[in-house]
Order: sequence, then C-alpha cells, then structure tokens
Amino acid sequence: MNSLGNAAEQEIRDEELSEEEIVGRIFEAIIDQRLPPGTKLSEAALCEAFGVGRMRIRQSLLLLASRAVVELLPNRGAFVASPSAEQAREVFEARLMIEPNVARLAAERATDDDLKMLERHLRLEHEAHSSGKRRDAIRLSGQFHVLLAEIADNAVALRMVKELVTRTSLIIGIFGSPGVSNCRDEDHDEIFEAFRQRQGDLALRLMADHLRHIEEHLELSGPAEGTSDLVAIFRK
Amino acid sequence: MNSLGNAAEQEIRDEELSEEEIVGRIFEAIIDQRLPPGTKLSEAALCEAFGVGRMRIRQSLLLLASRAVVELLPNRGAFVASPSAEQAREVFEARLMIEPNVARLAAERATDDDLKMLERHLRLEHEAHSSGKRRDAIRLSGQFHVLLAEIADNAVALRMVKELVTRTSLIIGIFGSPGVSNCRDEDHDEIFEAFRQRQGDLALRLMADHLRHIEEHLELSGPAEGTSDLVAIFRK
DNA sequence: GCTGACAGGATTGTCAACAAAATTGTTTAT
DNA sequence: ATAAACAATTTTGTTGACAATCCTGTCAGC
Repeated sequence: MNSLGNAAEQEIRDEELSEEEIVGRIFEAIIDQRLPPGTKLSEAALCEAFGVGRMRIRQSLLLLASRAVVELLPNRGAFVASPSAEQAREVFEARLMIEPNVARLAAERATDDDLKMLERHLRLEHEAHSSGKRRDAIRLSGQFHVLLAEIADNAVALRMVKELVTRTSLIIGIFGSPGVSNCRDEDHDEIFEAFRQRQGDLALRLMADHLRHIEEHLELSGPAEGTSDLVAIFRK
Repeated sequence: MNSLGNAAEQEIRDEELSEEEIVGRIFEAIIDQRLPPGTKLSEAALCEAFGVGRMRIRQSLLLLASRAVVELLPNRGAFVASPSAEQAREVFEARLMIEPNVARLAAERATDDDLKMLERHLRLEHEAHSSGKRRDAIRLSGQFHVLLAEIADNAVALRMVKELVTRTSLIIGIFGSPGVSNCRDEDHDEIFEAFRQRQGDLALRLMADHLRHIEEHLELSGPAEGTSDLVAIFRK
C-alpha cells in the first residue's frame, strides 16, 4: 500500500478535479513530505487516488515534470524528483534572486488584513512547532513564503515561489539533517516585524539572510543520491 | 492559409519531435513575432505543421499554457496569449527581480569563450539592426538575455528567462510603439563591457536600467486589449 | 426587415482498445 | 548453485473512434 492509495483522499463530489487541482494536491503532498523523493507515481494509483481518468493524470504528471517536481522516465513512469546537489544549488540561487524582492514588495503592499492574516499564520506556525507536529510545521513554514508572494501581488513570482518551495522540501528531505526543521520561525517573526514597520528594504535583507541560513544547514557535499542509492546503502 | 501551414516547416527526419521541441519552436515563433497575440492555434493545423499526432500537440499546448504563453479556453481551443497591462506589469516586475541577478552571476562566471560568443552575438545584432532586418533584430535581442542566463549556469533561471522574454515579445506586440525595436543594442553593448571588465555589480545595475528602459517605452495605459477589442475598434 | 431558433459543420474533449516496453518470476543449461 | 535465457504480467505509450461543445449559416415568425 503506497501513500497515495488512501481512499479518504478521493473526491466525493461528482465534479472532476482539474489538472491544476491535481498538481496542487501533489505539490502539497510533497511539501509536507508525505511523498518523499524517488516515490513512484504510477498512473493507475493516481487515477484511483483522485478518481479521474488516465489522461487527466498523464497531463498532470507532464505539468509536474515541466516544473522539475517529478521526473518522467520514458517507458518507466513518473517519480517524485530527487534533486542533485547541483540542482539544489540552483534552486537556492533562484530563491535568492526572487524571494528577497518578493518580500520587499509584499512589505510595501501589504494591507492591514494581510498583516492580520500573517500574524494568525505565524501563531499557527509556533503552535505546530512547540507541540511537535513536525509535518504541520513544515507545511506552514513553506506556506509562509507562498503567502508573501500572494501579498506581493505578482502571479509570475507566485508561481515561481510555489515551485521553488516545493523543490526545497525535496532538497531538505535529501540533504537536510534529520530532525532539523525547514525554516526557523524566529526568522519569519523578524520578517513579519519588518512588515509591520513597513520597512521593505529590511524585509528584503532579512529574507536573503533567512534563505542563506536554510541553505547553510544542508549537507550538499553529502550522499549524492543517484537514481536510488541502494548500491550506496548496501555498499559494505 | 495561416502562418503555421508552411510545409517547409515540416520535419524530414522520421524521428518525431518531442513536446519540448515543439514548445521551443512555438516560443521562437512568438519571439520574432511570426505568431502575434490572439492567433488561433488549432490542433489540426499544428499537427500538420509539425507532422505529429494530436496528443503530442495537445500536451505541447498544455505546457505552453502553463507558462502563460498561450491561453487555453475550454471547448474553444488554444490562442497565443494577449497579456493585459496588469500581466505586463507583472512580467517586468519579475524580470527586474531575476535578470539583474542573472547578469551579475553571468559576468562573474563567463569564460573567455563565453565572452567571444557574446561579442559575436552583438555583432550579429548590430548587423541585423543596421540593415533593417527587424525580425532578426528582435529575435537576436531577445536571445541575448537568454544567452546570459545560459552563461549564469542556472537551469531554473534559464527557464524563467526564456518564458519572460517570450511573454515580453507579446507585450511589445500589444503595447509597444510601432517601429520601436525591442531592446536598444547600445544597452547590450554596455552590459557586455561590464562583462569584459568582470564587474558583476555594474552588470546588475545596467541590466536593471535596461529593463526599466524597455518598460518605459511601452504604453501600458493604452488600448487595454480585452479578448479581442473589436468592440473598442468599432466603437464609433 | 429584423430577431430568435434551429440545423449543419467543424473543432475540441474523452474514452477504450491496442501496441510496445519493462519488470518480475520461472526454467534450463553449465 | 549460479547465471543466463525465456515467459508472463504489469505498466506505459499511442492510435482511433466517439461524444460533447461551439461556431456559422439558414430559415421561420413577428
């Protein structure tokens, strides 16, 4: 029984899910690490899981592959991507280009409602963290970055951030020290404080520091995860 | 006869084109404005143009839609996107986040061969510009930005730049003053000079200026191009 | 003469059957 | 007993046909 065969995930409504909804669901599942890197995503299993036809699944997998979130091997099927150290470097480099700017714009454009919403979100993050709900903590800390992109009000940046946050979750699954959580929520608190003071440039700087901080806590010179390092695991 | 029905574009080899190749070809056609915004991309026509099955085309169109380069209307078909002024703003905002950083990295990482290649490219740009080959000039000036992303050696950034450059071509087609070319090649020359001197931060600044310069030459408060502003055109 | 309904044609969306490839399990020969 | 070869099963890839939707042109009614 794989992690997708859960009947509870099936939709009850007779409206079928669209490709984008399926893509979104798989993004989320990857973000909170219910789908670890390398997981086989067989078409039949996904058809059952989402209650849609094979074509819909096929297209969804193609979209996921175009964002480097799944890997599509010809005649072999689809697998959750396992980013290489090189790809991890690229992802963080890209995040450092985009997200500090997103943070600055968001800080400048946030409405009062946005600030309230962020505050509520940070409270949830703290709760999940202190009560040891690791999965929730991971999901929420990733979602924080997505929320900022939504506040920044730029659909292009939002799409990119969603992709990069998801890929980061995979990267942490591979290169992260076990137990260490995704983001420190104190960092998020500091960024929020900059928001409250409407200091866009400060938010930019803090976000850059935050991302560098995450990257530093990875072991990018480590395992090197090939196709599936069974050979490495059973080396000796 | 639409602009895709050209039999010369058909492939001779019996190897079929992959989705990505088709996507790339359509990207290029949009970049040098052979496919203006709003063009209907009927499946049958594309099947003939590329000599592939309908499924291949369908998937290609889905990929293009996921990058906001074509618009997919249910039961209506695929059309080359016609970005709104709001979307144009988002595209340039995103380019300003990414490309100055790309320029800085590229300036720092360019090999001597890269510099030679850029120099050759700029010569081509000048030639196309001075000999009045508008289409070539447009294609080459867009390609300059893509080359920088390749030199920067970041696949994520490269993909984003390709998308944003293509969308910019559509934006210029809609909001650009007629006759005014895409980029001024003197700007590109300046950036290249920063490359030659290995001044990454200068390259960053010049690229930001360059992008702002392009955006300023648009008329974003203009036509407002709805679905197809026939109503606006025949208003009075 | 104009508006609305209707029918024909064309295009898109979906499904099911079929073909191709790969993995797994079994057999056979050394 | 090991390893290669073969067979069976599963999974992916592709094709074609069919259903649904939309556009266009026509016709009836007012």
